[in-house]
Amino acid sequence: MKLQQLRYICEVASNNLNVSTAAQNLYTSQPGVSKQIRLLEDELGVEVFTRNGKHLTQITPAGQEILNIAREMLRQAENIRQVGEEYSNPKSGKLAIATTHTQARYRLPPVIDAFRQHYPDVTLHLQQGTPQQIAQMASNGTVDFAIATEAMEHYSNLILLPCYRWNRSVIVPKNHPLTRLPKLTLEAIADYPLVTYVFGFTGRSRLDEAFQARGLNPKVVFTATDADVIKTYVKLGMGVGIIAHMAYEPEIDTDLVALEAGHLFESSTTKIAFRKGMWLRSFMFDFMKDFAPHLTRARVEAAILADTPEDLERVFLNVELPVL
Amino acid sequence: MKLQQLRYICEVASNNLNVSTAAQNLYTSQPGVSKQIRLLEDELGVEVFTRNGKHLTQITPAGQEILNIAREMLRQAENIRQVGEEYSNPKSGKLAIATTHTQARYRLPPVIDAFRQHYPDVTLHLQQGTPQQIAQMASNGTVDFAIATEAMEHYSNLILLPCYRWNRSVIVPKNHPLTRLPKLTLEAIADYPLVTYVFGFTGRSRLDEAFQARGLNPKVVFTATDADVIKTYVKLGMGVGIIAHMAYEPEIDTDLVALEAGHLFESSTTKIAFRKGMWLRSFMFDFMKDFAPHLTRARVEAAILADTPEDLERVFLNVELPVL
DNA sequence: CCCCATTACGTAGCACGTAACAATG
DNA sequence: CATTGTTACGTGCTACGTAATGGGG
Repeated sequence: MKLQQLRYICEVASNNLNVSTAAQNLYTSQPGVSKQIRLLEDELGVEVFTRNGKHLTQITPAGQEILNIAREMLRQAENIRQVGEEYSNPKSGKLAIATTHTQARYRLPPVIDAFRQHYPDVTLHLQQGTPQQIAQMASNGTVDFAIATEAMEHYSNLILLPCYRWNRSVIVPKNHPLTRLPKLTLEAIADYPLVTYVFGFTGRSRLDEAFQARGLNPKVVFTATDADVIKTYVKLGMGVGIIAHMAYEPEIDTDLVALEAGHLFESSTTKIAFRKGMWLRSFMFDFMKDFAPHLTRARVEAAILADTPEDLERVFLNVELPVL
Repeated sequence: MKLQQLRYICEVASNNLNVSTAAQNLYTSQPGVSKQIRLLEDELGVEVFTRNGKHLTQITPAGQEILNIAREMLRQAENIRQVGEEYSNPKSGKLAIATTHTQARYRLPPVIDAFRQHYPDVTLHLQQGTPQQIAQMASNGTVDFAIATEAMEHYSNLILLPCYRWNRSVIVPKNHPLTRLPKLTLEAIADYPLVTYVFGFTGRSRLDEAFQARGLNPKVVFTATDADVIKTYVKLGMGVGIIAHMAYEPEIDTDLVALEAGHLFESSTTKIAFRKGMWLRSFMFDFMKDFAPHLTRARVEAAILADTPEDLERVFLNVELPVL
């Protein structure tokens, strides 16, 4: 059994059992892959794939179990490489982060700026996507970190760490009637057409819950995945915007007014996530600390060791999450 | 990076950094091992071992981390081989069990007999040792299963499953004064010199606890690790024996009388243990079921998935453990 | 008829063994 | 001086690439 053979079967499995494309992705020849798979199967005494004539048609039950273990082994091989990098080249490497527009645009810039000061030789890769895609990418190892507010709980192989809490602001053009209210209410907002996030993005569900709890059914006339677009349409007078507070920039959004709405909605918590069993470079610990100062190396390591939600909670017991 | 290289560094690490003996254990040449280790270190960019001139003197911090991961990978490689065996040769294989004399001599024979009927082609290896040694062997992979009553809780990488509860009998020669008592008491026993297990064996601590709780301090004149020896010395009139109930055999021990002592001592629970992450052959599941019928495959798998003691308890919630 | 996996075969690289060498205690 | 790790070197295996073959859809 060789690591390469394991890599081959994994690649074939993740390419719809197409040996040719797998070989291409592995930068090697197709017959070579074919043969090594055969050799592995001979050594183990079981077929990993069932063949129909000359085609691989499916994964055998034994093959499925083997693939699961093999994937785990390859991840650990990667961990060993990371250890080597860490000790030979502590200040350089690669950091891939998947996140949503809101984080990438409003929260991450200063963090990444600070991080790059410390680690100029770490190449950064920022991927954007839906919360589901983001969690998926962290889960399957496409990226090191996922940063999002939603959807990450559903991936059991991710470790989730709370970073900060935040709430919404209502944004309206200057001189909008809402600006003249002594105190903003959900009822008042619901009188106007709304412009806000698409469902599944940036805590949108919290928003719906709040209105529903009061029996309100506001008219949402436009949704987008990011606040930039929402602000643009609010400026056009399409309606009242509800966006994450941090997405309002007073110096830039001079033609808009932000009305604090933290008392109207349940606050949301943004989390950072990474794959269980992943070996973390020290610059990764430092990135987390830059992003959320309470995420010290000690706390993160404690959270990794925690295997129940209660243990995890205990780690962050006396931590006051920043509120934005 | 090759699996062999990982095997090499692991073997060197577990042979006091002696490359020559490691090479012998690996059935290969010493220079080959040396070279492959060098190649691995070159590839990773870190030294796994520090060298003092021509001797390996210690493991570097990076090396320690690499070794931990490498050992895990080798275990998984073994798991893959097991999957192969399972599907190609479901009825044959190897089962290594470590246990104490009490289990091996009195409890296991019928179980193993039944097991061999089902699996004549599974070679069985029974190792005896102290509870500590037994747990250690399961923990480091020398054996598949450990069966014992003590000491296994201290190994965090073992999964422990309760098998049955048992208690003690007091054994005395025929016509001993204790046989004439209407009801056996600790006080009555404490009047005589005792012959029983060595501390750390077969629930000896429970025994001491019981006497201590009543302020008694009986004179233990002889201890042994197994009941056969204890019985022999009781027959010689050296004192009153206290052994596991199951170790008294009426047909054989005709010159001894066993007095039920379940009301005097807290009962003990015998457990079976195996390494976390170990891939279990189906005959292993069957062995457990033969040994303790409530250990069905479903329950064992549930117990494996449980990662808190509470989860584990939940698995065996409505299970009535057999009492021997 | 195209696509794709397997078989056949040649080659280059590399793992491994033997032998010589060096360093340590 | 004995033990042990490294360097040097030769060889045989094998992984891999190219080319040819054969099955399926």
